[in-house]
Amino acid sequence: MPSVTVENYLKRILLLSAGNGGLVSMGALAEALAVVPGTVTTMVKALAADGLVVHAPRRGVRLTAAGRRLALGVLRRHRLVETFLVNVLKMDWGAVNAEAEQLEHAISDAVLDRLDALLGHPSVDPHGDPIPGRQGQLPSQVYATLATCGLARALRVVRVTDQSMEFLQFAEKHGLRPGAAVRVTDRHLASGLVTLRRPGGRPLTLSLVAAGRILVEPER
Amino acid sequence: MPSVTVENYLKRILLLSAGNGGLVSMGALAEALAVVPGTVTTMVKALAADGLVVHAPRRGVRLTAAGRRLALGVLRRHRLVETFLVNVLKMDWGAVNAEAEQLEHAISDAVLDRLDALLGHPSVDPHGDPIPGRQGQLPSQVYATLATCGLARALRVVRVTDQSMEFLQFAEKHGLRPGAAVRVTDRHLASGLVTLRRPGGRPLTLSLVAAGRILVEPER
DNA sequence: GAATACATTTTGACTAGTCAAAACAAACGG
DNA sequence: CCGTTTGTTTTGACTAGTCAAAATGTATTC
Repeated sequence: MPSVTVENYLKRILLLSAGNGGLVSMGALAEALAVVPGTVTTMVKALAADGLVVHAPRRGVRLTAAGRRLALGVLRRHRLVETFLVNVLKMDWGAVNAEAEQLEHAISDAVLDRLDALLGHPSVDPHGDPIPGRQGQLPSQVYATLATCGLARALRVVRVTDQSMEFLQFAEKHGLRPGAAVRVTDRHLASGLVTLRRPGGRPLTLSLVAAGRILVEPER
Repeated sequence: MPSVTVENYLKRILLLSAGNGGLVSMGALAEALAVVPGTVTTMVKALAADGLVVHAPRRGVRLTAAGRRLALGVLRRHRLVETFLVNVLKMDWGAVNAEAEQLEHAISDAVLDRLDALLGHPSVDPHGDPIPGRQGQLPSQVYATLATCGLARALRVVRVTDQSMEFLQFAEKHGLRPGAAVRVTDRHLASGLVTLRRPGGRPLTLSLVAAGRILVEPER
């Protein structure tokens, strides 16, 4: 049974490896885990010895099949718990991430299955993030973001890929939760600003970086 | 924030201190925690240094007010989680103890409050054990057991004070769950046997020890 | 009251995970 | 090409929790 620490490392590597060729730098991992870089090096070598990752010294780390399977399990627990906290316990959208961070390590498969059934086998969590299946299948779809989508198109928010409480509350406040209709009216690369409009709402300006964290799909 | 280990020690001390004058022996604690006695001595000294217990060397250990408050918190989490697992997730009566053992350390006050409300602020868990209140108030009532009650009286099971899966499954199988009607027809001290009868059920014989783990109150 | 039994405590050692700080490698700028 | 910057690895040390086994009290028995 992997320790809480191992589960956290694997989950982080999985989350950070989206984008690059699956290779995660020691620095990024240390940052995300709130740990000193040297610790990560030590720990990653231990994970590699257990066959959960491959470590390319001074280049980065990548999950093995076994490591990925474990990481997807943690992610599944995390996202199902989040869904439960929001849908059943009616907890605050922004606060559930921290709660799930704890519970994801304490929940057994038996409990998880019941929870999954109770929630109606959801495929995405309240932030719109996909929930891995029991065998680790991940409906990996490529979405545009508010930073990359076409202008003036009718769009729908599908996902918010930033778990920080400030960002989630900001998004919530302006109605940018999964399912919300939105339209980008202007994008100015030099100043790094994106302006959007929600039907019935005031125009909203945010940075390109923030816009890049909101995934969208064409309306209908 | 107390560690998982500290929480487990405190909870065990609380559970074992019922009966004796609150004084728990190192041996009993080691046994209950599945740890070697020397480890308990070391750990108890650390707990004492933190003001959570008082350690009377070679005599035993007792909770301080602070330790008791913490322990009751853990117990509250444990029993509310059990109630949730049985009442909402419809999990097996005998299996929930092990699950709750993990979850009790991962659940925050915020989540617990919602859970408590969802369950309708229950005062006992599925085994009939009382659930401590938010401020640690424990409805401490003295019950008779099947080993001590009067003969031929109409009784009702209120609580099963043995968390082992075998015992719980045995009790379940013979309808001895909280609320069940029962009557002791015979008790033979020499052989250590108790015979009972459930309305509409066959007579059942069990040992005095086992009978002592089933708390009852007079019918009506 | 001495001898024995039993529980408890002490001692030394080990594992998992972490940090601080020194040593190192690779890339980059001039 | 050489020096500097930047990220990575190594080293040594520390904490929490644990065990095995020896040492020590305390009780019990005769």
